Amino acid sequence: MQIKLPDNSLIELAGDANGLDAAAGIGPRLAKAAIAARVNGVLVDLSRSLDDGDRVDIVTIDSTEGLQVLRHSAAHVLADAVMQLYPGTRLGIGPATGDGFYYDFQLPLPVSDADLPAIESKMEEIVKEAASFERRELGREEAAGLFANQPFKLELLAEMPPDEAISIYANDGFTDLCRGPHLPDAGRLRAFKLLSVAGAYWRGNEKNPMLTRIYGTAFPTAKELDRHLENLKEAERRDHRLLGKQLDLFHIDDEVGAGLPLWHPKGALVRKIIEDFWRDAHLDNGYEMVMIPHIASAELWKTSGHWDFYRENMYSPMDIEGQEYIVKPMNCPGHIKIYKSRTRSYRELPIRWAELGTVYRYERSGVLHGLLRVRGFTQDDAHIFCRGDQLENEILAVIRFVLFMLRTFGFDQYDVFLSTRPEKSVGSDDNWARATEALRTALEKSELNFEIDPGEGVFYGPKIDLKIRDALGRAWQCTTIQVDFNLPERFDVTYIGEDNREHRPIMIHRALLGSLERFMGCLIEHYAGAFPLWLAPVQAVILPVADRHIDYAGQVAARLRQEGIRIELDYSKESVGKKIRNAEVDKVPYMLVVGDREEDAGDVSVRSYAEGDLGEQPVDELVADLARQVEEKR
RNA sequence: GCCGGUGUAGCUCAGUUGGCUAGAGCAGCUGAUUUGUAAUCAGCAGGCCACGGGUUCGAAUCCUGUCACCGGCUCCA
Repeated sequence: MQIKLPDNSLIELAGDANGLDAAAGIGPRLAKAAIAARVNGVLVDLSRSLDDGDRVDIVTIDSTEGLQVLRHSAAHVLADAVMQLYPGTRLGIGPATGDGFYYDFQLPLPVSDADLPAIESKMEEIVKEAASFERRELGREEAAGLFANQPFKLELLAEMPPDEAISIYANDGFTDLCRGPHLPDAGRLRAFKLLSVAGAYWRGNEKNPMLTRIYGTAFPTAKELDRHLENLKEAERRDHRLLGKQLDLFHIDDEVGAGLPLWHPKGALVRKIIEDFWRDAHLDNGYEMVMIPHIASAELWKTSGHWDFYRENMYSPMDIEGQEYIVKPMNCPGHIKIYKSRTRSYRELPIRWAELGTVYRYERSGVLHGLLRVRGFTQDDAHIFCRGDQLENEILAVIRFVLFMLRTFGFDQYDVFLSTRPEKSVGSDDNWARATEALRTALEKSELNFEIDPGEGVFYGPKIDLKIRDALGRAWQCTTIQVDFNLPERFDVTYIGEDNREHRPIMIHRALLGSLERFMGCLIEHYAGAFPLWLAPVQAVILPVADRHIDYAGQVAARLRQEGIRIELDYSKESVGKKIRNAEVDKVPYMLVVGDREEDAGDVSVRSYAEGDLGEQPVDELVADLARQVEEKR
């Protein structure tokens, strides 16, 4: 028989040939690296027999798909080991993930990280046996019989479409309901490691039982595994919670409360720089600033719908002379009230109102996470009121604006999502459809790659989200752009049109950075704490070699301060080496050493955090250089 | 909120099967040293062992409740 390869060439194979034979037919090295095959577009085992005319693509272990197969097989071996060590375990599911795999179990007793080495050893034993993964297709009844003691598997079985073939994979006496494909045998699993154990609801639903999830990862070689583990360690060092402490930027205090960060002088200074830039950029982009109070009468939240649709995230009302007031979880109703303070003409639109608005939301204790998930935070919020014919342009302008902002802070990688109508929501189907379409069109025109996030919209409208990844690769939603037909209706927001009649404006909610807290958390990790010059709280530290240089150091400091450079003078009685070390640890962009030589020449010796010793330089030259870098936001 | 883990000095961590006055390094303070590109030396001070309740002759250590934190899940900017 003949099969067709991806380059459209044909090769001749024996009549009973399988994927491995095909790989061998192409070349012995490919046969060695092969672990699965894609036959007519479907990923299958190498052992699957081929038919005449099949299009065959050999999947190797180092490809993305190959890694998935490898890790999925690792999950099976993990399940095998756990079943042997903890008889009576019930199996959930065990897929490959982006950088590893996991398997969910209902165990007869609690398992912790401390048990992972034992499970790993058992896995090693299984791998040593190198038993092959045997696929078998079987009938529904037989499968149900086989998994009679596995209620979760039965549940999955019952929900499989009637026309779908049911397959199981057996390896080393362990059998799992599985679509496959798998490695030819478990011996191919050469480098794996179990990483952590965590709870996970069965099928991701908190009404279901909590299973124990064991996470691990696997790579083709030990070297690649080691590199991955090294990367994880490096990521831990970039953790903003660690750096926030080390660099004295912020802390979260038990007695103040969970999820309520306190900004120290240096953190507050970085934040101030970001905020100044943000305000200037907004004024440049046609926004005006507004400000609203932090609490508002419960009536406002009833009108807005938050009282009904957002209550679980709002703090309890407080009683003020018999009236209920609520700490704001969002800024929109306040901005709407400013809009409604007088009659608006169509000529005024679009109105763009921005505010660094602090909001408070109740977050369940388990979700709090450093600065990335807190209970009180400042959104870089704005609301745009516009006519229908202006909507698309406004959204496009916001997208352009946000890309400019993120790029300025060094972010050029983010995931873009279009989130559609959630279950709990308000507004007509028609409005939701129009709003969703407007966002989609704008995304397409901006040529951004995006994914649909079904049901993830806010209760009043669909949204575009941009997510930034933290040091550990976890995605955090920062930017959000939301179209809202609903709040203008609830508040009866209007403008007078050309026709002298009342019309309903459309509202766009948008936050570019998301919240200052989350954004700064991401920023700290992005720069690993070493802020670029324009953002660094201390831009340069002056290090006199000996006490007799303090006067000159003071003159240099005064000169730099005059130019707006943020300077510290280290006149501690330490050695130069120690002063440099301290500045390095604080990740100060520039260290300026001044001794006899510099004093005589009117110079400074420049050492940069990024590049090390740069040699002597006249002070004026340095000032010009620093000023240019700050100007260019580097 | 749920599952598992953790909580000792400002920070990073020791602290044996429950048993002397709970230790170290860094940071801090004092003194000496005046230093040339990642740690000069010495001394001093610093602890309600997260918090509450219990077991015990005796608890940092064992049990229990609360709080916080860490990894996930669910939820979100």
